[in-house]
This record gives sequence, structure tokens and C-alpha cells, in this order.
Amino acid sequence: MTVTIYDVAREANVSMATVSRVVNGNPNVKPTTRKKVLATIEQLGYRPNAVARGLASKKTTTIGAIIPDISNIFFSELARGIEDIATMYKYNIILSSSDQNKDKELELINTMLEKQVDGILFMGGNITEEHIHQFQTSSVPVVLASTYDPTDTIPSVNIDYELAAYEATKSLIEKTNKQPALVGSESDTSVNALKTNGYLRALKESDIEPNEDYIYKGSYAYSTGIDAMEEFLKLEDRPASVFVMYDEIALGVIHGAQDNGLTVPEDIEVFGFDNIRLASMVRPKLTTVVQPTYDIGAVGMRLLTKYMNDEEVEEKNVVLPHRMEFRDSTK
Amino acid sequence: MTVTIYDVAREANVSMATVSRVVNGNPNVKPTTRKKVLATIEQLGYRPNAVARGLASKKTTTIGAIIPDISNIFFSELARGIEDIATMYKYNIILSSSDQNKDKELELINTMLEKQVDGILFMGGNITEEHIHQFQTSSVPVVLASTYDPTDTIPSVNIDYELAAYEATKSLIEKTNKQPALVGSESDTSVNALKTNGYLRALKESDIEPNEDYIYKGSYAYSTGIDAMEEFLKLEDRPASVFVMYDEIALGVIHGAQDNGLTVPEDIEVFGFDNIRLASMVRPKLTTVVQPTYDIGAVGMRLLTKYMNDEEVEEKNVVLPHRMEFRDSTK
DNA sequence: ATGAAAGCGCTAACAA
DNA sequence: TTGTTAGCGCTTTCAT
Repeated sequence: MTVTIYDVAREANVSMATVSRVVNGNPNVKPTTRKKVLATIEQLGYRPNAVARGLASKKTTTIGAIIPDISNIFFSELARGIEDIATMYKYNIILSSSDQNKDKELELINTMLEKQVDGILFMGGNITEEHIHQFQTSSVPVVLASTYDPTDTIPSVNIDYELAAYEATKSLIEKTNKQPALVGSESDTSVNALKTNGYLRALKESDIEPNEDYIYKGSYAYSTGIDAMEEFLKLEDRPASVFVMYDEIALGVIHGAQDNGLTVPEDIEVFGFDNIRLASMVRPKLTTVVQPTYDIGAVGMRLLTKYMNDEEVEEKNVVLPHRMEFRDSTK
Repeated sequence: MTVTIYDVAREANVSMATVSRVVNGNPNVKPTTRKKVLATIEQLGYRPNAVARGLASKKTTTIGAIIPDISNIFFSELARGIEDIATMYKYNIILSSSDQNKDKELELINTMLEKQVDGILFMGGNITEEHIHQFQTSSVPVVLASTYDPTDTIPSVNIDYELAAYEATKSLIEKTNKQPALVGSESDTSVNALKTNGYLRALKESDIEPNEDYIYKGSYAYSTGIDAMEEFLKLEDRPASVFVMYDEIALGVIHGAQDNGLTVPEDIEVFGFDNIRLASMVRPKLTTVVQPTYDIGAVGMRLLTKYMNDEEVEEKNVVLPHRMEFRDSTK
């Protein structure tokens, strides 16, 4: 029923090895026979079976990407960066969302390894020893993207989250000389912890004793911003500014303020993080830490190709630059 | 180096057939031997090779998803719907963005077929005869999601785009008795054409002769909304309302209006389409056509599993319900 | 309940 | 330049 390399060989009066050669662009084929083979391939509608090829060659030209949530605008942007470079290098991607659930992450890694992917790009929450063990015993290279491995064992692409948070907080302190509030997600994931650290370091440097009432941790959702604002407004001395760990939450903070009659940035300043597209789609436009999201994916994928091809890599843990983009949500 | 089924068989003193049986949960294995095999699998750290399995069984438990752009918030939501159901049925997904480029779409289909996916979920722009031909000659089932096939040949999951656009336009006309402007993307893709048709039908029904100045077509981007508004403001008689084919563009329209000193909805009403998450993250909140994005993906994937398992399908072309959500961008 | 053996469709030495 | 021949690791009859 389905046409195999053998059918083509017979029909073209050559051996299957020759057919394989022309399919794989091996130069050691006489132009005449190449033409002949190509013609019968066309005629028979032959389509090489990548699974058989994968079994014989031990290469699938497929990589696995494990991502917290593909419907999250930050990660889908990152995924696009991965994909574009993967396409460039002729790789396909098996994409799976983990919801940052450890068991699911581990299981996904296992599944991808079973499927014989040539490499894995991992984006996740907390990197545990178990993760590192899996990665180290993996038969194929693994690269982390926007995911912090405290031991720096696994190759990775990140920005300096601690520093970025420090700088943002610092800039807020300079203007108000008061403690900016902190809104974000639970610090059980390393990146969140880094941001919190940066925030705390900035406070400490200005001799500000952290007021716990000014720190609100929730989920990654927009609603966390709304909720945080509700809490802050109950305080008799509400914060003059807020540093938010994620833009989407920052939008919630802005709207939470506006919906309660406050004006941003006059009554309260808001500083976000990530620079997702929405940051410029809100009024006032969001001041935020610009993270090269697409590039993190792209560079991560490029790094992975280097490992897969046994190329020399000069920098195992890549740190991409970030910057602050001051827009209208801060004075 | 890598542990194979043969190693396990030897170590457990059984045949590889038996190992295969326990791995695949075949009940015809004595509990004792099953236990023994399981133990040596654990001990040896055996991991079944899905590629070899795929070659032998002609099933890869992998499906291909072709999507216009994974970084687009609408499609990433849709993708999540696909993924959740796929996971439920133990399928992995090879995900690729096509940018609605016909050649890329066709090439992607071919690549996925080479990789022996068990089925394809296709989201795209214009479905041409060439597409249909490819789908029909495909060895595996294909389902379209949020993609209109004028011939209704290929199984699909959609909403009634024409009707939805008609209703939205109608509701705008009722309030102003004037022609609402139309902002959207080029109508070379079928879904866009359907929306345009619905808009035009509503005008016709109210005996409104379409004024071409009130129709602006650009890209899918936010900036299209900004640009459209610039154009409308040059008109001496600017529109009192706008029907926008995509929410993201609608946000651009709102901001384009606001940035020029207009108030929404007082000075101009805006009606969007899709109900992406951002719709509620803007002020005023966007009135829009609610499309069950996630469900389109989920139902599409479910439909695909039915075809892959040769189950009975009662409805080849599924039309999901839509509704209008009136928020604050309309009076 | 278990084993033997023949493929699945291809790549990659090795010969010629 | 071309062909021959082993596998790649597994599933799946068919026996036993």
C-alpha cells in the first residue's frame, strides 16, 4: 500500500542504497541515475518514513520542549523563538505544557526521551536535584530557558533576574524614598525567588526595613494584581509604588487602582517585569523590565543545536541583557 | 550502552515477546513472571524506544498540529485546548507555526506525514484545492479547527463566523442607525471573508449603502487598530461605532481613539471579536463576540481521536455556539 | 502462558 | 559509482 524505498529501487532498477543516497543528498551518485531515481520517486509518490529512518540512524530531527503553559503570553512568545530557530536547523518540536507541576515535568522528560528526541529544551519552575539527576543521565543534551538552576550544572539561557529586580526596585525607591510594594507569585520557583531577592537587596541598601504588609504573593494571573490592590487599599498608609514580578499581574494592579478611583502614576506608580506585548496595550503604558523573551527561546535553541552537533560551546550559561523601559505607569 | 528489550529478556530469563507483553500490559502473562520482568526493567533502567515501537506497530501516538502563529494569544489558547485533550488520550503533539503561508502549510503537512503522525489538526488561512487534495490523499485523518473549508469536505470545528459578525454589526446599527466602520485583516482568508460577509449582510438588511471609507483592512496586529483610527479621524464624518474582526485590533482602535482625545463608548463604540483574555484587561472593557477558543481546540482534538480510532462520528462539521458579551466599550 | 522468528523501512558499513 | 547485507528495537503472528 504505502510506497517504500524498496519499491522505488525496483522500479528504477537500482539498489535501495542508491535510492537512500539520492534521498539524503549524498553526492556519490551519477547525475543520470539521480535523475532517474528522482523521477520514479515523483511518479510513485514516495515519501520517506522518518520513523524507520530514525530507528536506523538514531536521529529523529525532533526536539522536545517542556514549557509551563503554552497559553501564557510570555511562554508562547518564548516558544516562537525556539520554533523559528528549530525550523532553521530542520528540527521539529514536540511541545508540552507542564503547569510547573514537578511530577508532570519529570514524566514529560521521560516521555520525550522514549520518543528519542535529539535534545530537550526545558522551561520550568523549581529545578530540583531530581531534575538535575534526570538531565545528567539523559542520553541527549538538555538546555534550560528562562529557568534558574542554582547549581549552574545544566546549560541555560537567562537574564539576571536578581539584578533586574534590584534595579527596578531601586528606581522606585529613588523617587519616593519609601518602600515600594512587591506583588508576585509564590517564591517556590527559583526565578521568583531571585526577583524577591533583588527587591529585598534594594530595600536593604536604602536601609528600609521591609514591611510585610507591602508584600503580596498570589498566582501568575491578572487577578492577583486586582486582589493585591484591594489589600493595599485597606492599609492606612498605602504604598506609593509597586514593583510587580510579571506584567500581566501589573496590569491587574493598574486596573485595580483605577477601578478604585486612583490615578496611575500620580497616586501610585507601577513597575512591571517581562515587557509582554500587552505592556504597551494598556493605558497608561506600563513601565517594565524588558526581557528579550523571543531571544531567550531562540538562543536556547541555538545552544541546544550546538550540543546536539557536538560543536564547541564557549558559554554554557548564557546571560542575556535586560533593560528598563520607562513608560507612563511611573513618574 | 542503551538498554533494549533484549537485555531485559536475557536478564529476566524470558523471551523478548514476554517483556513486550508486560510493557504493553498484555494480560496473558503469569503474575510471577510479570513481577520478575518489571523488577529487571526497574533494575536495568529500561526505557522502551518509541521509534522502534512506532516502526513495528505503525502507530506513533503523536499528532501534528499546524497553527498560524503560536505566539498569537488566540491560537496559543486554542493550542492549549488541543494539548489537554491530546494528553488525556496519551498523544504527543508536534506543533508548528505556518504564518498562514500556503507553501509552508503544505510543506508542514508533508513533514508531519513523513514523521508518521497518527493524525493532523490543521489551523490555517485559506483552504485551497491543493490543501484539500493533500488532506484527502493523506494516510491519516485530518481535522480543521477555526478554519473554514468552503466545500465542507474535511471534518472541522468552528463557530458560525458569518452569523456572529452579522449579529454584532446588527447590534451596532440598532443603536446608531448609521453604518458602523469595519476594521480587520485582508479577506483573503476564509474566516475573514465570512466576517466581512456577515457585516455586509447586516448593512444590507438595514438598507445602508456601504461607504468604503468606513472599511479598513490591515494586518492582524494591534497597530492596525491604531492606524484605522487615524484614518477615520481624517474623515469629516467619522463613524459612531466600529466592528472589529479581532480583539487585539479592537484594543488598538480603542487606544487610537483615546490617544486622540475621544472617549469610548461615548464618542465612539467598539465591538470586538474572539474574547481573548485581554478583552477584560483593557479600560473600558471590550464588548466582543465570545468564541469558545479553548473548546474549539479541545473538541477538534477529540474529533481527531475518534477518526484515529475508527469510532463512529455523528457530526463531521461541528459548529460550536458563540454569544455576544456586552461590556463597556459599547453603550 | 511463553517463545521463535519474521518483519516494520531505513541507514551505513563494507565490497565490488 | 553502485550493490549487498546487517542491523536499529520493537510488535506480532504462529507455534508450542
